[in-house]
Amino acid sequence: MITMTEIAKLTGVSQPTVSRVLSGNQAVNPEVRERVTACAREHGYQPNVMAQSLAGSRTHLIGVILTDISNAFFADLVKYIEQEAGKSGCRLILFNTDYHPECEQECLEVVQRYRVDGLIVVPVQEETKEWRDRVRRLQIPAVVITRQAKGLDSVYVDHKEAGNQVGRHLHEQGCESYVFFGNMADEKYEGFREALETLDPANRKRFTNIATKEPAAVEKHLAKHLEKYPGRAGIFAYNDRRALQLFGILQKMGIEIPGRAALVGFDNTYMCEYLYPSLSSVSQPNEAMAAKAVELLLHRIEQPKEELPAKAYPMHARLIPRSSSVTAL
Amino acid sequence: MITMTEIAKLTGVSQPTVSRVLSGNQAVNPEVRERVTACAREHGYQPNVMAQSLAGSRTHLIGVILTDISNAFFADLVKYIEQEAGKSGCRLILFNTDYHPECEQECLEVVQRYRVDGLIVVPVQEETKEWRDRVRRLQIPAVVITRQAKGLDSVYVDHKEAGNQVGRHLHEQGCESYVFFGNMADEKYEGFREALETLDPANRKRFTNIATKEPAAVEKHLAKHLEKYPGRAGIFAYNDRRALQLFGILQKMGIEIPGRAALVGFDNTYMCEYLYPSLSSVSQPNEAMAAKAVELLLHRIEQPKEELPAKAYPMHARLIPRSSSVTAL
DNA sequence: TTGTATGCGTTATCAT
DNA sequence: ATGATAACGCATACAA
Repeated sequence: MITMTEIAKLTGVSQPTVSRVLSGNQAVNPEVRERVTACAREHGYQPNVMAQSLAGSRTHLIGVILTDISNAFFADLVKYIEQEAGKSGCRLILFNTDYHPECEQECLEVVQRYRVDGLIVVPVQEETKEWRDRVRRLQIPAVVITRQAKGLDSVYVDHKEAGNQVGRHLHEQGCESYVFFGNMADEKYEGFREALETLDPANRKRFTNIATKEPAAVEKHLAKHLEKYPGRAGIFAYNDRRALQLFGILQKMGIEIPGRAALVGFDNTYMCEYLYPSLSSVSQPNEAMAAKAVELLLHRIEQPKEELPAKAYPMHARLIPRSSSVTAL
Repeated sequence: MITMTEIAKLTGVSQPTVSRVLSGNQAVNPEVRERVTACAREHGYQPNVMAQSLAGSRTHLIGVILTDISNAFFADLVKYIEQEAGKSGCRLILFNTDYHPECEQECLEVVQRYRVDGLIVVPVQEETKEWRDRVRRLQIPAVVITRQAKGLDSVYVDHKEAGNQVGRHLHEQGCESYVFFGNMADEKYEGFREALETLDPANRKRFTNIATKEPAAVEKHLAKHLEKYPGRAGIFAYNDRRALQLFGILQKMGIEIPGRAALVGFDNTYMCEYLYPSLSSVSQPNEAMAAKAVELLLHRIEQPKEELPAKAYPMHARLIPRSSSVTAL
C-alpha cells in the first residue's frame, strides 16, 4: 500500500505537499495537484487511518457494545446505527457482551485502547450509579440505547406508555380478563396494569402474571386462567418471541384466537404478518432511535467542551393491531 | 489518557523501558517493573492501538462486510465471529452493504484505510472473476463466508446436499407430490429435485415451483397444486421466514399439517419449536462456520508468505425433523 | 538491564 | 505555494 512519502518521491514534491493535495482543502499549484492526484489514483492510494488518528485527533470509530447481536431487535438497531454513522464517515467497532458484566468491562477497556470517538451501549445490567461513573470516567462521549440511564445520554422506548396502549386496546376489544407474560419488573407490565385498573378497578383481580418460559408450566397457568375467567382473555407478551410461543400453545390447546383469547406481542417482527391469524404487536421506532443515538453522540463528539447535562430521550412505540386481537378484522 | 512517555517521566525511567515492562516479555529489573506497573495501573493506562499498529504491523482489526446484519442468520454468524476473533485478540469493524454493490466497493476501500489484518465477506453478488480479482488486489487476507468463491478461501453450507436430505426425508414421509418455494437458481432446489427424481423418476412431473412471495399468488399456486395432487404434498421453503408465511397460508386455507401437506423450512430459527405444529427445518452450523472462517483467516494472517492456494470449505447442514413433516411425532 | 535513536504515516506549524 | 521540521504513541535495533 503506497504512502504519501512514496507518492512524494514519485512526483518530485515533498510529503506535506502531497498531504495538502490529498486533503484537498489547501492551496496548491494546479499543475502539482494534477500530478499528485494522478499518481495517487494510479497506485490506489488509501490514507492510513491509524496514522491520521495518531497525528490528528479523531479515529472516526464508534464503539458499539451490546448484549446480544443475534437478537433480531438489536441486529436491526445495529443496521441503522451503521447506516447513520456512515453518513458522517464513522465506522463501527462491534462488541457482544452476551450479557456478561465482566465481558462488558473488558469491552470498555478495549474501546479505550482504540481511542474510539464515541460509544453506544446496551448495558448488561440495570444501570447502577457505580456503572455510570465507570463509563463517565472513560472520558468518552457515550449514549445508552434501549434503556434509560440517568447521568448519561439515553435513548429508549417508553415501555410504560406502550404497556398502556396495549391495556387500552385489549379493553376496547372487550376482554374480560388479562394475562401478562413476562417479568413484573418490566415497565410494560406497570403500564399495562395501570391502564387496565384505570379503566376498571375490578380488572385488578382478573389478572394473571406468567413469568416462566417452560412450555408445560405456561400451558398449565393458561389453562387455569381460562378456566377461571370464561370471557375473552387479553394476553400481552413482552416480546414477539414469547408471543409466538403462546400462539403455539394456544393452538395446541384448541383455544380460538382472537375469540377466546386476544394476543398482543412486542417488537413487531416480520413474523407478525405471516402468522394466521396475524399477530398484533407493538412497533418500536428502531430507525429513529438509532438516528437519535448517533445524532446525540456526534453532537457530544463535536462539542466536547460543552458540559451539557445528560439527557434522556424516551421515544414512543406504536401498537399495530392485527387479527390476533381484533375481531372485526 | 496517560501515555508511556508520561509514565516514564513519573517513574524516572525511559519510555522504551516502560514499553518493555508493559509488553511483559522482556527482561527488566523486578523493582523497576513493579514501579512502572503500579504507576500504569494507578493511572489506568491503556495502550494506544493506533500507535501500536503504526509502529508494529498488525491492527488486530478484522473487517466484516455483509449484506444484511438485520437478517437473523447473519446476525448469528456475526455473534460467533466476534466471539472467535476475540479469543485471538481481534476486534470487528462492521459494514452492512444492504445488497448494494457500490456500497460494498466503498467498504473494501474503507477496510484498506483501516489497514485491517483480514476480511470476512458475504458478497453482494454471485462472485464474478472480476470481483474476486478486485478483492485479491487488496492484498488483504480474506475469507468469503456463506457462498463458494473460487480463487478465495470460502466457508459455506453445501446447499445441494441439504436439499437432498430434505427430498429424501419428505419422500420417506410418504409424500406423493412436491413443492419448492424459492428461486430455481438455488442449489437447494437442485439437490431437492435430484433426490426426488433419483428416488422415483415419476416425481419429475409431480412437482411445482413457486417463486413469488406475494401472498395471494402463493395461495393460488398452492391451491392449484393441491387440487391436482390428492396425496400428501411435501413442501420445502428456502428459509424459515418463507416457511412461516406458507404455514400461515396453509392454516388459512384449512390444510392440515402434516397430514395433507408436510412442510420443511431452512435455518432452524428459534421459531421452529414454538410453532404448532413445530416446524421441521434445516440447521446450518453457524458456530462452526464462523469458527472455521476465523481460523482460516488467522492462519492466512500469520503465514502471509505461504502462498496457499485458495480453498473451499463446504460444511454440512442437518435436517431437524419436527411435527410439520413427521406424522409419527 | 537500560537508555538512545529511529521509524511507522500522518497532520500541523513553521519558515521560505 | 512549498519545503523543513516536529509531533502523535509506540516498537525496535543498537549501544552502553
